[in-house]
Amino acid sequence: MKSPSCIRVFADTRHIEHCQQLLTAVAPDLRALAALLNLAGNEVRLKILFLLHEEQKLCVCDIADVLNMNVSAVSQHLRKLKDGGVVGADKVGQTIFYYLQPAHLPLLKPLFATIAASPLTKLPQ
Amino acid sequence: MKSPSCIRVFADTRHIEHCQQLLTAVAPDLRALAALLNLAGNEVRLKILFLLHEEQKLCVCDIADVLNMNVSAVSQHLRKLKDGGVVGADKVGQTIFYYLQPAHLPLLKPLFATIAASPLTKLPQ
DNA sequence: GATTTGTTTTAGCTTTCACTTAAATAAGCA
DNA sequence: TGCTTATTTAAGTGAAAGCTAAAACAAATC
Repeated sequence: MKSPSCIRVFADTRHIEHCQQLLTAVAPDLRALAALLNLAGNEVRLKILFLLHEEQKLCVCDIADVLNMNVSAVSQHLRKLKDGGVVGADKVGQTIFYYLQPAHLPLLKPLFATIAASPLTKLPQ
Repeated sequence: MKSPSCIRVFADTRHIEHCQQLLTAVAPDLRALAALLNLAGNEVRLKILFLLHEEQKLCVCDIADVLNMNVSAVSQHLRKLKDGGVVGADKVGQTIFYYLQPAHLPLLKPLFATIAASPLTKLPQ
């Protein structure tokens, strides 16, 4: 009845099991959160999300220009973000505008809040 | 005077440059945030952070037991978290207890807030 | 001082990531 | 219809991630 890998003196089986239950209770939520953070945890993608947050909507071409990056590379990042449900896409003619999916704003906003610049607070006076 | 990679009709050089300035202003912050999210954006590490958040402090062995993982694998994750400044370590005898670095709590708390279970709200009634 | 215990480190391996280049769609426009 | 433009997709590549297994450390204990 003791823990499988650790036989230290103070191993507290009850404690371990308590933690395991805690974790299994929220496992799906944790998994989803990790997936989202994994998307945001890339400098390029975080920049994209930040830009969309500031500018409401942008096309691949705009973003590539701003980031000074290959259009194809940006497109591949956007696909990941879209697959993850973080951004949505609006096609207007041949141009596709991307925007932040409102559902994820409650999670993203506090992240960007930690960043110094809000567009209104940092404009040249 | 037009953008380097994109020559579409509606390319707005001013807009592009505005975005670039916006981005360079917060680039260091974004980089730091991305690094942190990258650490948290791994299911195992997010579980570790969540556990530390709930339990205050745990040793490698505890975590390995809870996650049912190799001690070495957990140790390597903890090193990343420590290198990133997200967790701290307290050595007591031969046991090393890890804890969340308070400096990062303001950022982590809102993340965990999105997760259903606070230990107090989900205990069996 | 030798052994056990908790932990880290190293090396090797497999998988995933992010980018580049080139080709493929698809929607205007001549 | 053919050409341009905005974008995606596919294939290939180098680098990084994450795990396992084995070795190395360091603090007790015998």
